[in-house]
Amino acid sequence: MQEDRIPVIIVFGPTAVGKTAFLLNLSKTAEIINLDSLQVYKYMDIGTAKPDSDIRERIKHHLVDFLEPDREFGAGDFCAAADALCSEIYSRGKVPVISGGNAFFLKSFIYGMPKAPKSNEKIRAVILSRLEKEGLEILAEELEKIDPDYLNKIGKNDSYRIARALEVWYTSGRPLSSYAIPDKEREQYDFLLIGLFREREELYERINIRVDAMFDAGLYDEFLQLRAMGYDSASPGMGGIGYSEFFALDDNPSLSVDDIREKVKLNTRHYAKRQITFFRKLDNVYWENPENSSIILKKVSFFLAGYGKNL
RNA sequence: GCCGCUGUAGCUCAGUCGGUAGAGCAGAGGACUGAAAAUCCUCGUGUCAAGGGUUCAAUUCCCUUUGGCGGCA
Repeated sequence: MQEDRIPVIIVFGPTAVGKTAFLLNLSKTAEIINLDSLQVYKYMDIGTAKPDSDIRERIKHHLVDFLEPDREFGAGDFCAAADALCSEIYSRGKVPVISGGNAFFLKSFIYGMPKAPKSNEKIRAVILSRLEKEGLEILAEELEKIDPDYLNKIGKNDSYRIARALEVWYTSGRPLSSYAIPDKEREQYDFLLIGLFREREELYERINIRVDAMFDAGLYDEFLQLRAMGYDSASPGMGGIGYSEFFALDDNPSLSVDDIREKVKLNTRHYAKRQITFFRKLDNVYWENPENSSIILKKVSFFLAGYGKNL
């Protein structure tokens, strides 16, 4: 509550908890900065549960529906874009509201990115091709020599992180663990963290219902359309849940679209679980069931009163 | 009706040459330093269908009942 800090409201929670519906309670004073990693992509509307045009007309949304599905949009991209947007929105007298379910982006934004070099696509491509040719064990052994502490921390099977650690080594000549992880909230912001939750059983039920609705709304056609546009399994957007599963139809003809539907439900439930695990670690979170929107709004009002604003 | 197979963890099944059992999936918990809707780690007690018999001991062998599947009629 200092004048040189920007108040930022962050509404987060697992997929299908009801974030978008909650945002409808806010007025036009709020502007939403999307915190979902796949809603950034164009042409991917149904499977990402992208807020529809009605909602986006009522409240301004940023970082939604602007990127080609073959482009990457990582945590660093999100933080840079969100930083610019928060300043810009607040300077116009509006209130920035970050909303979505990407816990890694959220953590990165709150604490700031580590100083380690950003991902280098060329070097990563070399490492990934080595991974394919030489195998994970060889790369793990290599990392063992470079950064044994880190390898020990992540384990020898975590191909994703082993590749990243080697990438950092080859771009900077420093082991990844030599870069500190920020552990304090960034001071240019005054955060109000609102965590939305529901009972697990209810959340899973909502996920199942939502995936059914997505298929009924033509998710498979949307996928086919994206393919026809030339996007394949290597496109970052197509790695998302609700899209990647369809590729299995190619090499397993015995699978039906209904099988894919069940697989999407399962993967979505698993994802929600991982999100919840990550969210639980965050500090200073005001947890509330989205059904209790009036209580949440009171909390928001109290927070914004210090800045002479309201939603 | 007869014959054969079968009934083991929420699901699919393995197994015990008789000493009360274990995998995959589901589920739960966790990690997560610029690709994170990604990637990775940990967790398995259940009247072994029911009743009876043999035995020091039965989920395992035998009998009966019962559910399922297949075949013959």
